[in-house]
Amino acid sequence: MVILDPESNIPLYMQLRTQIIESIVRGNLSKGDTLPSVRGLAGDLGINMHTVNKSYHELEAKGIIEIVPKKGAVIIADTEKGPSKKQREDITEELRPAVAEALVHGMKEEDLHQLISEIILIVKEV
Amino acid sequence: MVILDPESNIPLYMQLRTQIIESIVRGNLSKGDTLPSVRGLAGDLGINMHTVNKSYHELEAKGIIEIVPKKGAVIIADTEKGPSKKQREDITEELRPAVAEALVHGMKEEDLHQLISEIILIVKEV
DNA sequence: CGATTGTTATAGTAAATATAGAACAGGTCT
DNA sequence: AGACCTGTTCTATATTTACTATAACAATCG
Repeated sequence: MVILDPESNIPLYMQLRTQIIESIVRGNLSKGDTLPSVRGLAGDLGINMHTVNKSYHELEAKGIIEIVPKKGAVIIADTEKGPSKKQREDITEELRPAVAEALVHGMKEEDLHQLISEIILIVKEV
Repeated sequence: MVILDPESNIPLYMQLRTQIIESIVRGNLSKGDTLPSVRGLAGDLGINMHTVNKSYHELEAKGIIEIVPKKGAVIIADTEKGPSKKQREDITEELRPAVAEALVHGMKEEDLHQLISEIILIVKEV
């Protein structure tokens, strides 16, 4: 279930790719599953085909799905294997500004570990 | 020391505000210190005054500095006190997409804690 | 065959990003 | 007092990004 907020300052294609990632984490989508067609999903969400296409290509760049021309987008992310070196570096750069912001407000290492644990529960919707 | 990359896909004002935050975390800038004037820093960095101004206002919105009209921008972030509720929520939303990405690639809670610890060392430039 | 697939191309609008220059009023400093 | 610097505000413009809208193509699938 994907819900987009057109009023958000976060671009639609980012909202979509994040929600697809979280769906995989929760197990609503699994390795080997095929994502809806770009046209179909765009229609359901009331957005343009190209916006969905952009999300899919970002997911492909992150190594989460594989897009097979004329066929579909298949989930290849292995939620058991662990990230590649590049994937780990990308995640590091994504986390860095927020970690710095946490530190500047006085959060300690243990506080951040606690916050990460909370976020994991939120993403998994436990 | 601030270094901006005009070729980066990260906007200049974001690069600047992140680097100022990290400077505070490292102790290069401390509570009570005054940031350079928007004109002065813009000149040093070879960018426009309004771009620096935007960074400063984002830092003010995050509660890291206080801008006193006609005087200057003073650092008010307390690196000992701990974040306010809103600040903690903002940090949570900033971390969430990257945490989801880590999970989808199979990182476990302990792996993320380890990564966060590494990032803390990077930010502090130990 | 007919429908659907991802891809590509073109086009347009709107917003975000960045620059530029000018002017204002309130501080600072000599 | 006068000169200077401060952040603020305004207008203006160029570029890039985000999003939508159509259309067409070739390949897959039932």
